[in-house]
Amino acid sequence: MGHHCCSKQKVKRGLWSPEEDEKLIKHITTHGHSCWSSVPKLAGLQRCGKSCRLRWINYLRPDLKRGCFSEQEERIIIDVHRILGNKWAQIAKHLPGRTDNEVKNFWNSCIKKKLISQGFDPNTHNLLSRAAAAATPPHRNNKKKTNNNHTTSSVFTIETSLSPSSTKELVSMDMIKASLAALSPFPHTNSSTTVLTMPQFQTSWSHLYESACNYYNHVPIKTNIVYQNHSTSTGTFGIINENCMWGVTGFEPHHEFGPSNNIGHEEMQQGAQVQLQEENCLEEVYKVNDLHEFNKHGRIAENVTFDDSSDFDFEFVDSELIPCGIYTNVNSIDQLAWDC
DNA sequence: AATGGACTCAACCGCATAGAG
DNA sequence: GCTCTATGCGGTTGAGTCCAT
Repeated sequence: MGHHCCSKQKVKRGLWSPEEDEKLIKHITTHGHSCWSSVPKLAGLQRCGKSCRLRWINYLRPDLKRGCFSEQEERIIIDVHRILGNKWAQIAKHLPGRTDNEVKNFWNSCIKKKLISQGFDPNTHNLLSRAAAAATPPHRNNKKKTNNNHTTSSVFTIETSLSPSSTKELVSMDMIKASLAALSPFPHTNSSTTVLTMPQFQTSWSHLYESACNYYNHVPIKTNIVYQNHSTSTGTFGIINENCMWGVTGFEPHHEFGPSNNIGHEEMQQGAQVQLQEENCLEEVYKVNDLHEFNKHGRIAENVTFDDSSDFDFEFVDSELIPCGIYTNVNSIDQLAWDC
């Protein structure tokens, strides 16, 4: 079955020969491609215009960058994909010299599997259940190339990020501080790191989250919990500031949290896009770095590490955090140069 | 060395959309 | 407003290659 443009005439299909490439390059460099449907005839090719266009765009274009994707390119793909989904052409616009086809293939053959092996759902970028993550075999190339930093244990470093910038916010911050203070003492392993079991994580999270939610409708607060496992990537759990997200989109705000008030993935993406475009919103990503310092100076700055090799409850995270309007990311989304 | 499964990536397919008539 | 055509895009396919057994 061919497309409309191919069905009328006998056209060659399959791989392009060097001779065909040469004809196409010669034609386009001298005459351009104002009308792709006329290119085959003018170039003397037994191909359909669509095939010529694809061959030129994906392979013959002189400005194409060849070779492996860099780590930076990989990170850009992941970051933009988190926001746009499978919009390969849009993603490719962020990568000069790369085509949508190339990005798509790279995603499907490498990134997707890498994310799954790290416990992320490549479609939503949220955490997979442990069963789903375990069901995915490691990527062949990863097996071969990586100096396996991943262990079966999940040690998560949690960093809560908050910082008040107004009296009103300080009030709510006090409430959050109080909740955090109530969690102590944490079982410390050293001065800057706290190791928590999964139940402790659940307890501490619910306290913090409850406080944040209680004041969420009144104060623009964004809470980040940064986690880091044994791999090199760092991710974020965060409560999206709906005052910011929904206030400019016209969507109905979701002021109540919980599984019954899920924010749809698409809405989340649109909201996240708007959020990225709003400088003010970005400034509302507050940083609190030390739980202990928080108690002393009203700022938090402690890494809370969850050393729970056998019990890290992905399903808890998935079921309790994600549906409540929490997003996750692998690297700093704020670094994304947004130019849409 | 042979073989079969896994993987890559160029190319195709089909749908959506824009624009011309 | 309708139809037709060209173009763009995302999903899928399959030939070639790699690698473990």
